[in-house]
Amino acid sequence: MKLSSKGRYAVTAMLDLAFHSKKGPVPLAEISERQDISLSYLEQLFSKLRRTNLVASVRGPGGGYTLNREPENLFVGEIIQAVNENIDATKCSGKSDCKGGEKCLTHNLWENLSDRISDFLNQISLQELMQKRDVKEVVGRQSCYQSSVIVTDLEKTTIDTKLNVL
Amino acid sequence: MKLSSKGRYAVTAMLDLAFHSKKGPVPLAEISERQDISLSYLEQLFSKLRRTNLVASVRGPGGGYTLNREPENLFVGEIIQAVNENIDATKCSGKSDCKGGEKCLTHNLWENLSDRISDFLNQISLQELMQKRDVKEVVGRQSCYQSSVIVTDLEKTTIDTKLNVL
DNA sequence: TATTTAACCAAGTAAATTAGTCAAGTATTG
DNA sequence: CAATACTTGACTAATTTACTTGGTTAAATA
Repeated sequence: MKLSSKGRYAVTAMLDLAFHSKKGPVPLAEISERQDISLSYLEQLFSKLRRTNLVASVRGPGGGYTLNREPENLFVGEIIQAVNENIDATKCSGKSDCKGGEKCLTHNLWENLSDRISDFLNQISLQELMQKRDVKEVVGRQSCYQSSVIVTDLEKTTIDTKLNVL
Repeated sequence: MKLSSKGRYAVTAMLDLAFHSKKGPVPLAEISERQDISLSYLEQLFSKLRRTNLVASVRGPGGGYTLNREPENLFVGEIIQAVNENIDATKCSGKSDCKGGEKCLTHNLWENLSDRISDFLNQISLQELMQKRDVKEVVGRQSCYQSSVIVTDLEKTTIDTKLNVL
């Protein structure tokens, strides 16, 4: 999982699409103007988004792009992954020329982390972003806020505090 | 928050350091060899890690780097942020030449997301990574799995486990 | 004190990625 | 058929990444 301004462009464009595609396809030219992203760069990004079936396209006059899924089922992680080439997670990816030991250990640890980030981003839907709540206040789907059952007040405070952060 | 192989190098090196710095400073040459990262690149990364006080250095023979904090209080987000230049989050950062409206809306939505990712990464400690558990089994705090109010003992155990992990 | 070790520092560089342009297509509508 | 608008590919400048080279400085040890 890679996170750069490229992914930001993609998510931004998809958000714009989510806001405007209810009344039919949205041409890239509109997104380009509204979000100030060059048309041809958008073309490249949407080419990838289409290949991964996140959007559908309609050609000809009146055409454009639409989301291929409901915003609540379309996740940020998917968008970011779609536009980024796979980053070689381990350098020795799978191969046995890693001489084992130390190196592969940390490689695995990174993969572990990478998976977690990926999982995290795949829990954030476009829908959720569209609601634009203050994250610090609204914990959202990632919360286990009310999962504690019988805890002491002290413990409860600690848990709440921790959860507030996320 | 940017996430690239540069951050991976930094986290990898810090993990290596965490594993080896208990008996005194670790020279970069060792990390370089173990993790197969060029020495001079490590120097650049550690220069930044030192400036942000994540590591401390000892010069001269027998010298090297040590973690400047306990692994349980040193978080992945800090490491990644330390080695990356700040990415311009909104392009119109703060300025009022954004013409308001649509563009700034999605800009804000991205910032929102960016903050969440940042918060997430700042909850994952080196300590935790060192324990190298299988993430796919342990969903961690990000799950709402059992947010029901009345849970069985078995479920409670699960919750505890999950909380322990993150 | 001389030598070794290893951090610290700066400049430069090849490769990759980013962000964008340009110029052709092709499909659809009217 | 003509206009519209998506699609594709090749090409490019700017930036970033990962690394190299060639030092200087501080500390330990012989």
